[in-house]
Amino acid sequence: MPPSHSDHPPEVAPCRVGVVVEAPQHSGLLGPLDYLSPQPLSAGTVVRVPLGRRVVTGVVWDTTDEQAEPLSEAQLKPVAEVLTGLPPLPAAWRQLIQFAASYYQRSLGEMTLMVLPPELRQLDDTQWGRRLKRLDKLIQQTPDAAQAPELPTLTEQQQQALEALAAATDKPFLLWGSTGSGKTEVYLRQAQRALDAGQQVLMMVPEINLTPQLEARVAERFAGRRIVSLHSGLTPAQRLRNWLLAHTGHADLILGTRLSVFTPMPRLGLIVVDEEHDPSYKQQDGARYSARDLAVYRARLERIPVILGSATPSLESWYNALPVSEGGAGRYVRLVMPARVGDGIMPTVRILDLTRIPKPLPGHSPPPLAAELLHAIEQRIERGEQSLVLLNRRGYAPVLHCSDCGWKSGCPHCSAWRVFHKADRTLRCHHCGFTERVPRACPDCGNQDIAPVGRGTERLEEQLAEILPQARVGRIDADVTKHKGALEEQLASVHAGEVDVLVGTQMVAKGHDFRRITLVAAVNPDAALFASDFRAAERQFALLMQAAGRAGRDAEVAGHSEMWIQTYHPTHPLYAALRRYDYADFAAQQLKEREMAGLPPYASLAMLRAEAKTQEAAQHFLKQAAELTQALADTQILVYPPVPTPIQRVANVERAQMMIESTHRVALLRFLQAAQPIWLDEAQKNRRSGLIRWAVDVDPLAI
DNA sequence: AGCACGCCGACT
DNA sequence: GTCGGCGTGCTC
Repeated sequence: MPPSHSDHPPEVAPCRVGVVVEAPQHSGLLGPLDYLSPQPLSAGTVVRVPLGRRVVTGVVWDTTDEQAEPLSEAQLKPVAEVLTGLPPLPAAWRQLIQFAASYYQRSLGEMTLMVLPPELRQLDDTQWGRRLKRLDKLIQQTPDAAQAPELPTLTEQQQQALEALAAATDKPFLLWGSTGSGKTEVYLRQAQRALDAGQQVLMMVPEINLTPQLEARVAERFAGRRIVSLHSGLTPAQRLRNWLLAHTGHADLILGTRLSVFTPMPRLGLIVVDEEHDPSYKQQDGARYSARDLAVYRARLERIPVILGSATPSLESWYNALPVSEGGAGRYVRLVMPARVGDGIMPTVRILDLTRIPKPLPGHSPPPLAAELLHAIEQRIERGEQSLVLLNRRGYAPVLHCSDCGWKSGCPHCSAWRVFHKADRTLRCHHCGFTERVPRACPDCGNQDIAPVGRGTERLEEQLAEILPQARVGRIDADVTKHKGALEEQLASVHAGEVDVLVGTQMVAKGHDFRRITLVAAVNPDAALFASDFRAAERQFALLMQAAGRAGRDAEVAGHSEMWIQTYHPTHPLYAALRRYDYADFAAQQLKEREMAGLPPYASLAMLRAEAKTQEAAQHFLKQAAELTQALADTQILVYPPVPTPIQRVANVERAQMMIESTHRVALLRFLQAAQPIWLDEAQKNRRSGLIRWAVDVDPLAI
């Protein structure tokens, strides 16, 4: 037994504590740094520590026993201050961060501080105390306990799903339910169970601004509970406040985007990942984590259920949920809800074969929509119904072209065309943002006759307004939405029936309910069929299914609602599966292809990406990186030659990438772990030759 | 990443 | 003679 402290209060030797601080991968500071503290500090405590000339925020980490050469105590600096009143970040949270850092190949410090509210990183203890006082006031006022809302009657399939969810299992659930099958109601009922048991719920959505309806519904259902949202649209102060409410256990339900997967929640009892296939769950810069995958990991760690929900699951999740007897991994429990609530049926799919339509004369551009489709839209207008026309390309025309000298509107800084935006008469590069007024004449030869080539949403809107003079044509895309409140305004006018034909990019296909839309048309969906990116077809199928789900939600109009596909490949298996809304069939096709090609989910991928002043420098680094780590790559690792990225140059930076593949995920991670320090060293040497940045992307979404 | 130190060009 | 350019190197 150690002597009791009260016997010798002073002169206790200061304790050594490991503190994780923000330091990027390439800084070489990977693990916790040692500091001195007069009292022992428990792991998870947030502290301010001196680092170089600065004082930075850090988190006390669990002591790691093995350390190459521990610094002597004389070399250590003391902890500057402790943020008092903030409960330590729990062990499960630290383990989640630790896993994410090692899986996604980032430093522990970067991962840790990236997921803390930015505000927290800047506060010292005095400022912190003020925040806590304000929070206390907020906690005092409990939300008014409204009367229990009326619950909708459950369908049989919803009841079955809920029964399955109640059964004891440690497997994640994949809730596979078609659009409108009532997945949300299942989430809400399951959330109710957790809340009733005194637990907290984490509900994740791809983009919060696209799902205001869900937010409203959650708020209505759980009036009387404290519900907070967590996404990048909040002000720093709101974000800190909501995070704190979650961390201190005062918030019952967190509704958030991908970053919310890292919210510390002491009573967490359920995680829901809605639209789990959505690419926005993967962070696309910095630490490229997948919030969906981390949600699954976190649920296992905390021994709580996780529900992944989608009408068109990612092939990874689908494969995981497919029973072993059907060639899957059998790791998830699959819950199936095929029918739409309220007898709504999915619209009839009409494949419009463009090859049967005569080509336009040379020099004439094809009509925006085939006559047949146009006619169908006209019928809708006459009946006072709405149509949604999808074109996944914003702007007026993707490129301008001079017929005399062949000049095209390329971006001087990127290997991409600048898009013609007619509304403000600009040429805009969608990759680097470079914008210029559109020239009156060809900048190369002075020819007055420079013509738009191809078609974007702006032009489609204009053309449709011309062809359908009786119709009120509206548009929703990122350009319209840029102005604050414009999206809500436009949506409201659609709901009020002030728009007959709505032109939009994929953003309208997500989330919104349009009760009076009875026709959805995909104008140019073929591009995805032959894209080099192996996930393009999967994304396109999901998008078209989701778009189809926008139509005919009301039973009375569902009977005659239609989904039109304009295509030059009418017999393509993707459309064949779409015609029957047969996701399972589509997934089976795709899985077969992936298996033969050795692609996920049958293999694990990582991408080593490099950015440099020249393409040669970028590729040279990758080549060196491959050579130097050749010895580490056993037979299970396959390293492909470096290639330029699909868009080779963005903002005058050349980009290249190198794919690393393995049939064994663990082998791949081991390889990356071992290779990382070697690459770090090599990158240092390449700095002079123009290497700007490099990073590993584990489980890349696009290749 | 910050933020130093450090060694070479045009200015009060 | 200084102010300041950003190359190189370190942070418990």
